[in-house]
Amino acid sequence: MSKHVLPLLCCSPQTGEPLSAEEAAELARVFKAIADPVRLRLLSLIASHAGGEACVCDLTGAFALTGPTISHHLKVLREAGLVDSERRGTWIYYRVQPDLLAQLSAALVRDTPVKASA
Amino acid sequence: MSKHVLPLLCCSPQTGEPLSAEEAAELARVFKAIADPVRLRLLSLIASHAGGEACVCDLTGAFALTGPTISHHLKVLREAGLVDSERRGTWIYYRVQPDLLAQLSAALVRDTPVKASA
DNA sequence: TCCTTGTTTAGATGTCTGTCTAACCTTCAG
DNA sequence: CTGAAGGTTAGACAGACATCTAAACAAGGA
Repeated sequence: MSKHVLPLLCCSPQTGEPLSAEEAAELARVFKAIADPVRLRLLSLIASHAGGEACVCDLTGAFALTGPTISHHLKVLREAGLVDSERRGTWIYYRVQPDLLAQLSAALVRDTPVKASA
Repeated sequence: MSKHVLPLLCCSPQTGEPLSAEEAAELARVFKAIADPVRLRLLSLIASHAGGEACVCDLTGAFALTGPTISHHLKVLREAGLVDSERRGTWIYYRVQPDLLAQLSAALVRDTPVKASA
């Protein structure tokens, strides 16, 4: 529904199908969780550990931030589905969810259907 | 520098190398620009148009938002390097920068070096 | 030249978010 | 059971952000 009723030809015709408002909202929710320097480093740190998991105690030591702040960021990542946590004895271990990251990664390149068809 | 001096073995050893604080800050800057439903749809709309470019006039019509608000979001995308704009006569055309999107996409999967080596 | 249309800039405002301190829950060792 | 250490929750506060209205700037047509 373009506002242009006159034959101004201001815009090129659409070819692919853009994100719906719902898809965009869902994607934005997860990207928001990623779009923070601390959380990016947390993800990276967790993924860099052997077995793809790390305990909070070591993560906390990597930042000049208080424990509660790290805990808050981990919660954001957890609620976005980007990490999973499991308590084993005294310590709680965090693990990344590669599937969701792969989905996000794919969404970014799917966003540009400007293949070499030009 | 873990806080653990005792041989508690709380944490698995690191294998890969995590993001530096600078890399994380730079990545977060761009992800922040993406992490908004309106901007995601803008990117998608621009990319979906033939030739990979679209003018503001048509983008504005796709949202229940005022012109200045759309302009603000486009500016954020532009300053993040995600889109490029060019004026041709009356209208200004926006084009996505696939290279940066591809970089982001790669960063997300590079983040998880948990290959099938386990 | 003046007017109309497209687009951006400036300023204001309400909401969201990152960080802290203090308090609480969980697990293990005596 | 009691104490200590790991980790989370609750509440407060400063800074950032999305949105709007009003005004300004740019390009084209009468």
